[in-house]
Amino acid sequence: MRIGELARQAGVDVQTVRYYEREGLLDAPARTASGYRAYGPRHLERLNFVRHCRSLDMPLAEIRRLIELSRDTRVSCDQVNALVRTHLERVQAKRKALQALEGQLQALSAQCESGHRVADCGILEELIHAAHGEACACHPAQLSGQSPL
Amino acid sequence: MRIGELARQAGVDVQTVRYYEREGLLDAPARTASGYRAYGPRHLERLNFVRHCRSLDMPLAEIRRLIELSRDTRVSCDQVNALVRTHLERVQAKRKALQALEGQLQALSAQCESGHRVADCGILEELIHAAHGEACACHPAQLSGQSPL
DNA sequence: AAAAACCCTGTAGCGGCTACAAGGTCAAAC
DNA sequence: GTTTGACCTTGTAGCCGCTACAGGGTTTTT
Repeated sequence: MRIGELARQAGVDVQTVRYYEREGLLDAPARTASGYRAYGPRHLERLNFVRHCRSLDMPLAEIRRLIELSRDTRVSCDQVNALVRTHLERVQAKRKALQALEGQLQALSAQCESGHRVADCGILEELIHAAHGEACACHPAQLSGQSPL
Repeated sequence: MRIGELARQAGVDVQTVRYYEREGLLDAPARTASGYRAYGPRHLERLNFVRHCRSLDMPLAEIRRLIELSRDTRVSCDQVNALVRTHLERVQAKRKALQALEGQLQALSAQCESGHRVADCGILEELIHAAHGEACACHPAQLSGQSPL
């Protein structure tokens, strides 16, 4: 199987396959006489594995680590689980941050009344207030009323 | 005020200030005889405005647009609001995606029982099953099943 | 007068691709 | 046979929002 076929089967771009090879996530395949990459079914499996991990938003470095771990049968499953849980915590933290952001943007948008000119825009007013370090609807007084930065 | 003082007041890195100038978010300031940037209070206000928008995770291009809009007093506030709401929708979409991810990673982690060797690791099994296109705990039945989104 | 702290420009790196350029190879249509 | 077109190769650069260097010059402090 050549690179185009492999990429099609895994649903990725040909460039991405080469990129993964460079990054050590895919073993370098055999080459034909003319230098074309020749892949077998194991390569497709590996590529699907990588893509599955990517769909879980794991960084390539962690996927590489996972591949390493899975090669050494003496390794405890706990290490794999720790990696997954660490990643889960990252995702959770990011989700919570976005949730807070959502509230802030909603509060900001609520400042705006239709039909105004920007000179009277509640949003811009709010955003510019921040330039003076004041509390605002989107970043309401954190605890001691200090600047959000 | 020189660049270091400006950066300190806004709580950003000196490099970031220069970067914003290059990117057209901060006006180029006057220079001293020896070529040092000399900032006034307006620059600090602008920089705080940019940082505030960044704390709302707005891309620089949108902040630039916001600055443009705010300069033209004939512009309707609706344009500002539309920009904010579009950004809000992006944030919402991303948050929902992360929420789904969280569930998937939790399901995956639950596959793992402590003390196993990787050879018997539920997580790796799951991830590798994906390589055969099978349904798995973390990505349950895509076709007919309930989307976690 | 030396040392430390500051400033300047330019360049490169991060992650995870994506796109382009300039060429080589191979199959099928004419 | 040849010419198109689809495929393949390598190398390079771009995206975003910084951050970090390198290699110099200036100002302030000791």
